[in-house]
Amino acid sequence: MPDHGERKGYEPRTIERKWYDFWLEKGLFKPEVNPSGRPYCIVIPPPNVTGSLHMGHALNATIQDVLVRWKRMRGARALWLPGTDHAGIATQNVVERELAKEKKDRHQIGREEFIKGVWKWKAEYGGRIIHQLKMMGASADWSRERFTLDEGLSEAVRTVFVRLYEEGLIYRSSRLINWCPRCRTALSDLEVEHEEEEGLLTYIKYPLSGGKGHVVVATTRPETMLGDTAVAVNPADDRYKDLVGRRIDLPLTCRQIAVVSDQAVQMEFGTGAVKVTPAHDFNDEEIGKRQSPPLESISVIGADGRMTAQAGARYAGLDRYECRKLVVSDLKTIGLLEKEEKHVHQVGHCYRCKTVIEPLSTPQWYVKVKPMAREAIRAVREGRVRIIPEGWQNSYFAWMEEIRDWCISRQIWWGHRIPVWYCGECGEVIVSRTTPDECPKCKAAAPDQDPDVLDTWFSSALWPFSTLGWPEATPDLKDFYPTDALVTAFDILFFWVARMIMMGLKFMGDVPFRDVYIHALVRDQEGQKMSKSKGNVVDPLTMVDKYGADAFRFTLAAFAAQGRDIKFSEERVMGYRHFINKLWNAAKFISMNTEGGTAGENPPDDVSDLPSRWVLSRLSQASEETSLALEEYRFNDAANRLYRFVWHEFCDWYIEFAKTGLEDAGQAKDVRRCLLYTLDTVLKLLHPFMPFVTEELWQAAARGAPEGRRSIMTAAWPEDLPRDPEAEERMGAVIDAISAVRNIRGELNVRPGAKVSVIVNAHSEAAARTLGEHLPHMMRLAGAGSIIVGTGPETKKPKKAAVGAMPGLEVYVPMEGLLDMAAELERLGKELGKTDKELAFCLRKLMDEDFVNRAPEAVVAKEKAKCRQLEDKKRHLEDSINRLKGMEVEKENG
RNA sequence: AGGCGCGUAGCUCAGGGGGAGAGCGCUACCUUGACACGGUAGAGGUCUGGGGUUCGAAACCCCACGUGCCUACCA
Repeated sequence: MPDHGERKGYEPRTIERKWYDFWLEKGLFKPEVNPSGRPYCIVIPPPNVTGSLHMGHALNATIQDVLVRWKRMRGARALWLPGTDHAGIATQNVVERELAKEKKDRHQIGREEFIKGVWKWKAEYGGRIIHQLKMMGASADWSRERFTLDEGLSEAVRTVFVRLYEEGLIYRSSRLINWCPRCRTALSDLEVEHEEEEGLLTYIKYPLSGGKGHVVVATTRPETMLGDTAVAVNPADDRYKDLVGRRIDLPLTCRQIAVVSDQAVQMEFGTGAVKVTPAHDFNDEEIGKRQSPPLESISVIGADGRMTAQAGARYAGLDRYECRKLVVSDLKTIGLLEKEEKHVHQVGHCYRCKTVIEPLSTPQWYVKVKPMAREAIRAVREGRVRIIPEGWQNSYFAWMEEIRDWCISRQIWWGHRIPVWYCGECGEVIVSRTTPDECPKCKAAAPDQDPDVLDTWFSSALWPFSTLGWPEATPDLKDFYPTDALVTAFDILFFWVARMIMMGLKFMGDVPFRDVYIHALVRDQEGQKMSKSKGNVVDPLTMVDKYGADAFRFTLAAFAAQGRDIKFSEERVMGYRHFINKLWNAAKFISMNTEGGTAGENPPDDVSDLPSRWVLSRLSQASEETSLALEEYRFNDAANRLYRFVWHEFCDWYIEFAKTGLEDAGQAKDVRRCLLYTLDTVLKLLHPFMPFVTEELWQAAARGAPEGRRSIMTAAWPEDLPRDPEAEERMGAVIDAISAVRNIRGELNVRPGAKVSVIVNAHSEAAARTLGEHLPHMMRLAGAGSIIVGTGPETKKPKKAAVGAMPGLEVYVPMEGLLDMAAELERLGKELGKTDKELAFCLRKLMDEDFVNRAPEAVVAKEKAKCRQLEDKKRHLEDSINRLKGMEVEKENG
């Protein structure tokens, strides 16, 4: 007998821990649970070790867990492979902050010590997010958990690097890159966030050498003028035609620069003349390269964001922004500042620390991605990788087609060290998976390893196969690659998904996953992105704590409509907690009334009780639609479908019918079987969404089973349940009749306790028979003391009765003395009004020749049938109203 | 500057060519033997505006307004 105890409702806290431990102990998260099944694999998007669970993770994990639990129940050898990402810059920042508290920096303690410190930090705090995933109920195989800096994964990284280098797809080059002066590292294009800012456009007069006159240039970054090596104008610009080739005395320096021409200069912007600083601006670098001879590149800003010696003694050492102020004031002093204008423009920021990016020229390692991108585009074009919802494909293609080489070296310490060594003697570059003892060329001892590490995304790109054991040919790799689904938010489509597809194709010769499901971003109530700085974050664990993991998961799933962001609302979580409570109490009712019975494996196919046949058929439909929704990644549809069935069909109707059925010795046995079976099935269908409460109820219900049952996790997913359209149709009449009486009671304010007499006039013998067979059910649910059913004069409307009209039947409730004439007239009048309106629409349509001739036959037929029904209904309502009015007159006269 | 998406009940959102759905909230009545985290009944919407396509548009197309996001080197 289920242990519902004395508690009134469901209390998640105690139960969640219990079952999670149970699952772990039984090893149910391992794919070996279904050894003969087909493999199904999802690799988790590895969260940062530094991270703690936020809404995005919670949604992401919920969806993956729904998928993997569902597939497991369908008999798949399901593997959800978890792990974390070393998150180079983020983690290093965290540990550096710790050091700063002790007034130290990493350079003081040295690379080796620092790395040791990071590992120590990781050991201590790095497991937090994993623990939080477990609180969510994640059924990932923790025995296979991976970390991007694990030895195996590092081996994969080195192998990939060396192979790409050998194929000429990795190279080193010195050019402008995005530099974060605070993190002191290069960033890839993707790691730069562009934000609109209001700045100043400063107009500066550049005096022409050896003569009168000047050129005015406009800039948003006046400090870079110290590194200008030209002024460029458009060759087609008549205003400046004569100036090309002239020289300029660059203010605040003792250098002379030339006026050159370049197509890229836009005549309409600013003055049409642009200062060229090849060392600090991507455009200018291009312009510089196009000149012959190429323009000189003078770096005036250093890696720390301060001015270099090349900027001149007055400015060297100043922060770039202080220098900007000083340059402007100096220009003003010497009369070369023309004006400053407000100017809105996009400014690049470091995605980690939000510092303004400084383009700097430094040697970095790059991946030549074009050839790999071509293959990756093809894989999606040909449907070998499906992106769901499809809309994201366009973004994917757009980005991939214009992809530029990927800067992969980072000037930090935490990460995969670049497997490149330089010979101090002969300068030989050694690229190797293992540390070389000597230079292979000149045999000099101990070459120096490149100090840089790789972009974290470089190792993430290998995740779908490196986690499965590559470069070793492990059984897991053979079994689970390509994986089946990748679940992620769009914001790492380029960072991660695209790169995984490229690397998978390159090194495994096959796509890394078949489906990419892109889910929503979770926003706050106002639709703002949640962020710590805005202070609008909702902590998932608070939700779990307040409402239980099941309610929270169900909410996320119900919110997860494709193609739309989620505005999170705590009220919804509360609503779904109520749903779970409803389920809990339904189970309690069933256990109280089934005395240790257990559900059979198969749907009871021999029941005669009509409500039971009805609920089994409704269950079949709900289950089918749920499966279909899951197959199409429509998690919200699946969740809502189940909600509707459980609450509004199973609880509202069937359990209520069952109360009557259980009192009938002839039906009780069937009703019990159906209650148990339906509950059992519903628990299975809900399990992927709410694993804990379903396990609790299922285990409780299984207690009487002969051999006991292992876990709902491995119970078979309900499939191909039988439908019974006849039962559904016949029950429709019963439900309609009850609803009609309830409507009358409600509208006429009949006291809930008061029993009414009911007369049902059915339009068909069949309906009358069905209704006649369910009088006890109807009496209970309609609050009727007596019911007469028929098709003939015996069920004519009595005087002083309220009327309810339904398709196929009318319901009369005699209201001797009870009837409030005015209220009833009002109610009927309202109903008539509604019917009239509907009928008018309907008739108008049918009068329209175009409609009758052009609309599909089925639609016309449907419309005709509807019209007939409405006409019937209208007639009955009018009759009733007239009779009531007649009675009123009688009353007045009498 | 280009691109994508969204605007449906008071709120949060589904839906998607044949006169509109859910949850929460609201109103009335009910401590009815699973559940007040509940029950029954109800109120509430020219589906942002304007054009077009169609027999028929909330849905498809165009424009406008509002709003969110992505991409990009406009000094």
